[in-house]
Amino acid sequence: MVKRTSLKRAECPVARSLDAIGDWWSLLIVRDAFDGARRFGEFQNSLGISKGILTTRLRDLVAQGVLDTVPASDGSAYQDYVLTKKGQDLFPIVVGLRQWGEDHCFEPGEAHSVLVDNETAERVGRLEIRSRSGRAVGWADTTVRKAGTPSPVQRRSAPAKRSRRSASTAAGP
Amino acid sequence: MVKRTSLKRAECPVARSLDAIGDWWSLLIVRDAFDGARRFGEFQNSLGISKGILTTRLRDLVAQGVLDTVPASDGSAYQDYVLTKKGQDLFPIVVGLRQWGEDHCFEPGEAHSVLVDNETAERVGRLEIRSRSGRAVGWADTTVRKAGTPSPVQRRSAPAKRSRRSASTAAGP
DNA sequence: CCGTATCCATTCCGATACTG
DNA sequence: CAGTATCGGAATGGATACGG
Repeated sequence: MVKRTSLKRAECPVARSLDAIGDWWSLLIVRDAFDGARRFGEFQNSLGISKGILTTRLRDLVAQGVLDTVPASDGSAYQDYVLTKKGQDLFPIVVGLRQWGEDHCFEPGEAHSVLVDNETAERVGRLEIRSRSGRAVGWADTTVRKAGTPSPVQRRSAPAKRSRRSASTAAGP
Repeated sequence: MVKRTSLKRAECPVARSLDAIGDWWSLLIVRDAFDGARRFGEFQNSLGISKGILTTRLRDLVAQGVLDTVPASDGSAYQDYVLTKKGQDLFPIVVGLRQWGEDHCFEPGEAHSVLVDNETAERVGRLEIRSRSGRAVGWADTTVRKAGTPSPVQRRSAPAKRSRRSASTAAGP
């Protein structure tokens, strides 16, 4: 039994978080959920993930309490996957990953997509972490896109491709 | 070849970040680096990871530019692994994971360790994300522990300690 | 003490076919 | 469209033995 050591009972909160959402796909699914995705097919399409994996990932996320399933939305007999409060609280992490990626994982001038959170994009233009004293200790400068912006991908050189539906009222209270 | 799809060339910064540091161990290693770990054995000990895996993870992280190797430190003929600027910029993400874990992955009153960043602990007592307008949009309340605190684990309900002292021996350039 | 190398079980993931 | 079932290849990770 060489089973991968579980971190579920780790005393370190970082380890527990990683145990919950630290796998290859979970945060990408959450990202897409922030982007307004709700349907199985939306996730599958956006991620290029196989159905089987997506099914288990979705189920895990629901079991973790990050996502919840709601009966309908467009009347079809299926389910929508929406972020719970717990899932929405991942927002800072997703933003952090985005900003770190922007800062350190792209060549200067290389094209990349921009922030896709529908709910927050319109009120947040720049994110930073401050200490109690008011001094910034974290990052700064975030590029954000407002919900419903036609081009989902902002290019500096290449053409865009990913299509998107209108944002409207995505996941959220 | 059914190789797992690489996200290295993804246009989404979140995906690229995950590709770089989104695996099972990387962020845990980075966390320990923030905690002051520098030596191979320190990481291995803290993580309970096998040597082989640790070797490759360390090498990957160095290749990614997250860690760097420096010749000595205590005179031994080995190497120390230290965070680069790129690695240090992961701090907000590690803190975010920590806070999310504290908020959502522990039972009320359950014991957990506290923040372990040596360099920042003394100046940061509470982290939050604010929008440009000044309104907080992210989390709040972080418990921090300064370097050298004997007990690494602290009750969640315990009062947050805001002590300060010199950084001393930690990993400080 | 620091790593490398090998073996092997487990898990992950993509492809595909199938049901409703 | 939304999932389930299955297969096979690849990567992961633990244990251990080995060399610097």
